[in-house]
Amino acid sequence: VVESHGWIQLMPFTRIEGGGFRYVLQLTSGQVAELLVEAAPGGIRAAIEGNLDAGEAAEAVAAVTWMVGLDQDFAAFYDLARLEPKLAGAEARARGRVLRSATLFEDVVKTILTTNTSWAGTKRMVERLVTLYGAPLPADPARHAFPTAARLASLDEAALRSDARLGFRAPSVLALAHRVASGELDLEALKVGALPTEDLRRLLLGIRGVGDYAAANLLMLLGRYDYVPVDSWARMLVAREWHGGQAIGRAEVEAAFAAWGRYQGLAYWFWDWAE
DNA sequence: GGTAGACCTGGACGC
DNA sequence: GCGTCCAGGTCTACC
Repeated sequence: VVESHGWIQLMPFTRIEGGGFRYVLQLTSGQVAELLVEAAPGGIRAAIEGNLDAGEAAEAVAAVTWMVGLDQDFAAFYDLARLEPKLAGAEARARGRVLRSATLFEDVVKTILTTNTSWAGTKRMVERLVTLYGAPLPADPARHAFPTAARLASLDEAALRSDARLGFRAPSVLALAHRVASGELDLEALKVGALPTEDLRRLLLGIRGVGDYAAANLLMLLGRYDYVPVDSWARMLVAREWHGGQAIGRAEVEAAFAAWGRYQGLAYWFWDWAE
């Protein structure tokens, strides 16, 4: 799960050698504490450093449950995956879960910061946001939580451009922060999973800076796998796998996994690529 | 409904 | 050292 995608490389995540991660978590009370999640026999062990009351502790448990997808069931996907040699190892390796940030707000911002830039650029932009605007960890003030929507909403576009160097993504991040901070958009409510996938997708596409790729990526994080996040990486993988390396477009990527129906995203994500 | 162009930034590359 | 290209896309104007 930790290595399921690049999120582990983005602040405020820190990879733990041997399997696991540290994460600077800001609770709704405002308290900042460090979360430690690591592999343990038969599952995982999670711990948090700090003096938490019962409500805060419950929030931390809910955060861990969400971040590593403990409540997800992939039995139906595994039934199909057993029939496909390229996904034969999915069940044995417990593939399916993808690492999430503590809040959907954080994941939407991070997804916007992956658009039209290199991965190094995404890491740099996230690092600046966290370092400049995230609440410090009391035990180690050099480390910070991801900034809240309210904190980002208090900034202006010029700061996000010149200091965080988000470039043309600055107005998108700022608009999102305003919508979430004002209560107009309750992203965290979307985790519950009550909305039909198409409605969820339309809602995500209504966020400035979120297009087809970003929406599909966020749907994956929300446990909806009906769409493949088609980006240049996906086009490269599918081109090599089925088109002799010749340049292809979105349609070819979508066609490659269309037969997987509501599990297209998972089939794509955990496919055993030839290269 | 489909498609060029513009868009911040910064690293890679060619000269 | 400098110019150009483009990277894990999106939005807008235009047809």
